[in-house]
Amino acid sequence: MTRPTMEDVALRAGVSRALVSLVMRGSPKVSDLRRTAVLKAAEELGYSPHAMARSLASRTSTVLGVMVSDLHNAFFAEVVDGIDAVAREQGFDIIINTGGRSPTRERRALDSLLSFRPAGVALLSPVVPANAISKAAEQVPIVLVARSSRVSNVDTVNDDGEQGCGLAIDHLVSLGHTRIAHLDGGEGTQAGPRRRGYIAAMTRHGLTPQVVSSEYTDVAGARAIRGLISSDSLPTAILACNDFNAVGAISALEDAGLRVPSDVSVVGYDNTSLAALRHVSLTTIDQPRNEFGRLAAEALLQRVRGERTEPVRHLLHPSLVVRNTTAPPGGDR
Amino acid sequence: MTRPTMEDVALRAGVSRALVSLVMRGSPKVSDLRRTAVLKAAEELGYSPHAMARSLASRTSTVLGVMVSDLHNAFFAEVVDGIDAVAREQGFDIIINTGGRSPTRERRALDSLLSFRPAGVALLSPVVPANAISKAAEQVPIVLVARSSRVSNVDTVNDDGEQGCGLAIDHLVSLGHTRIAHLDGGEGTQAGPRRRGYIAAMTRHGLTPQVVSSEYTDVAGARAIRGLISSDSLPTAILACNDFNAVGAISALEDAGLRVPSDVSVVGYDNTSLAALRHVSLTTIDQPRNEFGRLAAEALLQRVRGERTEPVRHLLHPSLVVRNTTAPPGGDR
DNA sequence: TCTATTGGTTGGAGCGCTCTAATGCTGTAG
DNA sequence: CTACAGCATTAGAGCGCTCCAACCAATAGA
Repeated sequence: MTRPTMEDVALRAGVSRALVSLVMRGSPKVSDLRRTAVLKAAEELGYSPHAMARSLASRTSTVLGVMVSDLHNAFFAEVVDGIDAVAREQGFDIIINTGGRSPTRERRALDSLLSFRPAGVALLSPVVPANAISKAAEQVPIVLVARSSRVSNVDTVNDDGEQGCGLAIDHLVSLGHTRIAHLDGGEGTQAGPRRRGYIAAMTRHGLTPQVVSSEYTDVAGARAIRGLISSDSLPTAILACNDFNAVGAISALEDAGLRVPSDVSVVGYDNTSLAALRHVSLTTIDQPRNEFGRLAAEALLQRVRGERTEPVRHLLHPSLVVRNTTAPPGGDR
Repeated sequence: MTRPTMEDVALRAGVSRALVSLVMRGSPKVSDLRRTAVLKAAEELGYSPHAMARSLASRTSTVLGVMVSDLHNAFFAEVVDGIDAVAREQGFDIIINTGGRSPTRERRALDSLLSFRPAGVALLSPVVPANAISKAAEQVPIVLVARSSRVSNVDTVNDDGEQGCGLAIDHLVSLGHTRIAHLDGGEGTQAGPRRRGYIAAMTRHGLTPQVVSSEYTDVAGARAIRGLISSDSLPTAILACNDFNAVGAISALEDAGLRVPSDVSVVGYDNTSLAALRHVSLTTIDQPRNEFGRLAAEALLQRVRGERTEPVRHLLHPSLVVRNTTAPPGGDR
């Protein structure tokens, strides 16, 4: 179970270890004769370079660390895809690791990532305190995705939640809705901007905002709707804080004998794969997740190459995806 | 951006590098006096050990590699949780990396993982060819999750898909169904055992199996149902190959004016978070995913500690989760 | 008093690689 | 025939750490 080293390959190919090193790194200054001999020997021995030894000796790393706060959320999967694509294009590998939305575990996950001395680290919607992030940023380039931060030495990539909610309200208003409630995401990431965007858009249209306290889960969405129904303050349209919440809301509406969208329209946020299911077919706000990842990786690699030291803050434009949960109010009933 | 080394800490604490090493590894044979001095110096310098150098020097690793074939699938998130929990208990870290269900990318992902010389590697539902796995297994302990294999030197953890489908059929039969179709997963992982389990259970009950070709997606599930309806061979109950397929099936049934479960009962497989949504509330077969992860990690660590060299093959028992998509046939209509 | 013993501490080799500077070699010009 | 490029190749140091054997008190036993 002990793997062959560069020395073994060198011996077998009848050359020096340094030459093998050159071949492995694809250097042009090696004769074809030797190159083929080395590659042949490596192949025969099943040799592959030892990334750690390489990184130790070269004092550089070709690894980007990615800390995913919650692996259960498919949102991050697409962000990771974006990071992965860019990283691979530029010869970097990624290692992922997860924090399970617990500050303690995230802390440990981050430390573990840092102990590999990666070239850069992307934190996807982390819950660790800002000062921990800032401290890490002194040692390695850091980019924050789906979490804004005023930390001066990190880059950030976010969607413009205010704008997204604006799009949703514009859509509902254009359908003729005037009574539109927002199921609020509470303390959740990005809940603030979304709430602000909702209020701003309602005000802009001369309508009265109605913010209902809720959370990022389907259970919470259902509970909020039941609250509205029992207090007899159900509007004709709902802007949920995310897709899960929206699905919970729809389910509670249907349980109450109301129909979506003819009686009540519902808009989600995030355009998760759930929303796209025909059975659900939820009108929602799409975030360019893959683009998040790509930009995050680019930001990191720019710093790695020393092209930039000033922090960059990307604010991406979300877009409206109209499906079957929105219609004019008091529809075909 | 250059981080302090053990040498720096030693210098500052007025001791040797070796002593710092002992302190960092928590050795008992260090006087309290020196220990506190070292820890203080390390703290002041913001020192943390270099995992790669450590692993290189000690020729051991405290890292388990995990290759997730598809990050978009929440199934794996729970498996990873299980692995992570066990690994952490035993002082190991995990690094994840993804193959996107493409053999080429998985190959590269595996290589990248191996280049870190991890203590062991877990492959979650990989699509790489068996010989690549077997070759990797010569270098490092490997465990396969949700993919069976006859490769002699790897451990495997699977659910008993035959048994799971048996549970589903037993449930439907006990409700009074006699015409039950199976929407088949085609080439998908575990589709074979599920199909076999379905056929065996039907036969056992003296019923005629009806296998309908389909795939692991909601679109495919819907298509299969439309086919059944147009050929006028719709049964009273459906056992889908997985939850996505089941949701597609339900949606097509509803589109056709049929009601679930009063007209047709539907059972899924996997108990994804989707199935648990109240809006969906799908009767399905649950796999002990977290347990998959725990057992996979245990298997790896046993090999790491040299406690076992014989391969182990875990076959876990799935269980039936009854929700609201199954009822007696010809119900309350 | 001298030798063991013990517990704390240290120097140095070496893990598998990269990188710099030096080496040998061929070919061309003076 | 010497000089000097220019190129392919190599020796050797060193990356940050662990581990072993050696070391050095200080105490115990004879």
